[in-house]
Amino acid sequence: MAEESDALDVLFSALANRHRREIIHALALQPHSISQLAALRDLSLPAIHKHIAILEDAGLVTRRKTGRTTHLALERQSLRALQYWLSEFHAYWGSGAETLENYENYLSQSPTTSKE
Amino acid sequence: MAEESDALDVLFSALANRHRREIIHALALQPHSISQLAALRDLSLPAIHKHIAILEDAGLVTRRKTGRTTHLALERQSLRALQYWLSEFHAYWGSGAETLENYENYLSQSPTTSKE
DNA sequence: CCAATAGTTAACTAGAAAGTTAACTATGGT
DNA sequence: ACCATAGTTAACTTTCTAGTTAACTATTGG
Repeated sequence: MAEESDALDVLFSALANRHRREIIHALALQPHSISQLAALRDLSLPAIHKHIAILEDAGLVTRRKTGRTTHLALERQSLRALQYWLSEFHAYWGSGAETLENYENYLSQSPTTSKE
Repeated sequence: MAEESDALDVLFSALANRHRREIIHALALQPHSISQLAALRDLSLPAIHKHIAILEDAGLVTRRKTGRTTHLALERQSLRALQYWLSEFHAYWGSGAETLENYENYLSQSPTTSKE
């Protein structure tokens, strides 16, 4: 439970960066090597290397070394965790039940505001 | 495009924190005041206040002050941006076309054991 | 073997994030 | 008017993040 929460921390922070999202987009089309990814954006190789480590840590990317080049691929399953988290809110998306308008309307009906 | 990317940065990093996700969960059920949210977790009021500012900044939460209490509600639309981002990958989720296995097969390499 | 390529590691910097305590403002009830 | 409640702001600490350059290891090919 706390671990799951931790995993989401790691997953969300991995995605909270433009470079990393772009890497993910590139990998969604086809695996790339680290140098190929570095060539696509204006970052040093060590910087890319760190981003990839973060993506790998979040389970978003898999690496496999073949000779001297490392091939990276998107780990699609990891995005399912995100989808799953998001799906918890689907039930509310259409309802509007939890808007401030409705809530204040509800509050004005009861004489005393309850705490906790 | 850069702005959209920025918005995603802000959105993802807002979600990359257990406390903030819990706040969001609480607000999905019903609006809460800041003190109510603080009571639910082991954090000082200023800490909660900062989290809420971050959630608000990301467009995830709306606040409305009524007298001396502030009511917060989930802004469901903001989660749609996340859903939208995620949906870009849906096409790949079943395919496996971009896995390392297929790629290396294409490169005529022999597969090795994959990591956890 | 030697040189080029691919990636890794180390050491460092600047700035953001997450929390704290203490002090402050604003509102509501009696 | 007074005091408790609700929230805000300030100042500060600690830790994490994202990048840099420089130096290193490992692999390929002539």
